[in-house]
Amino acid sequence: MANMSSEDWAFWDTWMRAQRLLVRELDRGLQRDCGISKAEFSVLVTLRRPMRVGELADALGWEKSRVAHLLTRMEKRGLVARTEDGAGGRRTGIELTGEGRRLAGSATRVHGANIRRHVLDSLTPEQAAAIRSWSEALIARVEPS
Amino acid sequence: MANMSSEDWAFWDTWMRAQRLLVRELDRGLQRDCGISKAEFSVLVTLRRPMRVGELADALGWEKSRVAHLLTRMEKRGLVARTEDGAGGRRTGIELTGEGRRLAGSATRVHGANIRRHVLDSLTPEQAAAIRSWSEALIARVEPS
DNA sequence: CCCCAAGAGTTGATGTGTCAACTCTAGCCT
DNA sequence: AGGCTAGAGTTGACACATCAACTCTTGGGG
Repeated sequence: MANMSSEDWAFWDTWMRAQRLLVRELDRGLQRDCGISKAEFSVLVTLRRPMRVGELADALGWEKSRVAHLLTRMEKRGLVARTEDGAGGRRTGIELTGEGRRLAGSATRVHGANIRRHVLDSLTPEQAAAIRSWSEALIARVEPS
Repeated sequence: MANMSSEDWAFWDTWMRAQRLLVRELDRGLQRDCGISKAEFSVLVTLRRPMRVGELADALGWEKSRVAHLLTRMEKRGLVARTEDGAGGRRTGIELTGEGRRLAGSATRVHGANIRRHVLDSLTPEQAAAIRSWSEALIARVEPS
């Protein structure tokens, strides 16, 4: 296996740099316009109906503890509510509040517009196709599920 | 400005998913084989000669406070050393220790091999070209310096 | 029936990044 | 000289992710 050439490193650095800038821009937009983080946005759009915490964690592909911590913070801010899950009285159900539902809608519009502006509008169809095929190949290789 | 279609969202989700998986793989490799994080790796390879903290922060494109916190942790582990900066006796200089220099070398080899294996070897020339041109365009647009 | 093992969720410790507030030094202005 | 301000660096508070340890409930065996 050949070592990395300096062109290889330059390519890699440029790519990762662009990635960081993009993520930073989008995060700031979401924070500035909606007051939420990207993780919170993911929860809001995934939690379209009441579900169990574990179900939400699976849908997001995150660890349970990450979800639990985040839900605690979001519950404190009134975006989600833990509910009695029937059997046994443990509060294992989770659902959006009215406020959460409202935010989910506006955040989707705002974030979508930002993605379109920062990314989609500046991609040629060939670039988009190349990126899509690379992404799918990597996911298939790393996550053979 | 048109809204995001569901194909747009699917494209975006796939891309970000691949990106997260890739970063996670590389981070784990660096942690497992060298015991350092990606941020620490960046410091080790950037700090080839003694410099001021601010100079290091500029070279990395990071905030000063992030660098200060990270240096504190790395100093505690013996990878870098703060030095008297001459004038005034404040310790504003920073340099690698012998241990840090040794780690920088081996980590560069290990990390480079991982990048080649996970990324470069699985990119077609068209994909690489598309990613490079997109990255350069985004950097130029967001960071017009 | 009682105990206990498995599953679901939570919690605490630690590492990390960001923002704002702070300290220290040096240089300038009067 | 005395004081003010700008720049450099640090620190503290908080948000977040991960890991391991913990609690609570349920559903079996004995």
